[in-house]
Amino acid sequence: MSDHNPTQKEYLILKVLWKLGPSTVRKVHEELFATPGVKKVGYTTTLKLMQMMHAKGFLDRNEEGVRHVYKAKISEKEDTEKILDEMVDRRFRGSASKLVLQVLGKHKASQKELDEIRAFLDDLENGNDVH
Amino acid sequence: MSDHNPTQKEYLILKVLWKLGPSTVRKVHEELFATPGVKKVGYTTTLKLMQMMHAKGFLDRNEEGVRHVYKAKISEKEDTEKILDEMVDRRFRGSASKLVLQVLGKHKASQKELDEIRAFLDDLENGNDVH
DNA sequence: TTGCGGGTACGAAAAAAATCGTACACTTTT
DNA sequence: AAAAGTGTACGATTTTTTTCGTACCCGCAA
Repeated sequence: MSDHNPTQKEYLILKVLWKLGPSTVRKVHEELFATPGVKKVGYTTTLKLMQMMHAKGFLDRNEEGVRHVYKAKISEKEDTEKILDEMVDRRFRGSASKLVLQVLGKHKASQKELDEIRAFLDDLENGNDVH
Repeated sequence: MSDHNPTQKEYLILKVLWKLGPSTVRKVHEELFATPGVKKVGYTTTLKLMQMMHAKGFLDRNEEGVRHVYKAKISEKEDTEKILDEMVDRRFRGSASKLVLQVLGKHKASQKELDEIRAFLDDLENGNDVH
């Protein structure tokens, strides 16, 4: 029953909702096509998909007036954290620093960003609780 | 034909191959059950799955003698990089440092690890080509 | 040679995911 | 008040993914 993993298409919808914020089906449907590489489907297909996601508990919905406004129940931040946690644990054997090195090695960061990271490291060493 | 995204179950197999290295179907099949949270299926199911992955180009195979030995065509490292790239681009708007802060904030890193990161930052600032 | 104990190949069934057609409800316009 | 426009609900179909049964191959021990 409660399979807490969205399918591929369901995931696409979540991404759209994260981007747009709470939206009607039509909004989501249109944004979906704006998204490059997404095959065009009928409106009712998107509708049904979102209804099913609501039934599964992935989406909240808020029916003021006629239109329903859907909202992702899990935030992008939470989802991102989940993925990163899994990644640190399974792929970097629990070592966050390995992941950090890999990311920094590949993506150029500005001086300002590097400074931010340093400051953050300082805080960590001083045992400050940095949210 | 060439959909370059493995399905859920296919992904499970990739993970096993990454863990074990090149393996026979039987090995993969057995490891799959050792993996917690994976439903038991028949041997031929795993076999077929891997044959299909071979057909799709996800796996190489090496048939010396009777048994086939399968090998993931994409490495775990490459896959990890792909995921992290996507994540930095889409979820952190291209800012690697934001991702870094999030990861470090959540996962405790040892002093040694923190030092490594600092050293790495120094190298970056000096424009050295690291590794 | 015969009969196991492994293995692969592959068609087809079962299950899950994605798509759509159609019915019907409510406003707004004419 | 009828028509047009926009919406939800939902059964049914199509497509994709997952699963398995069965046929067949090969080496080896009895």
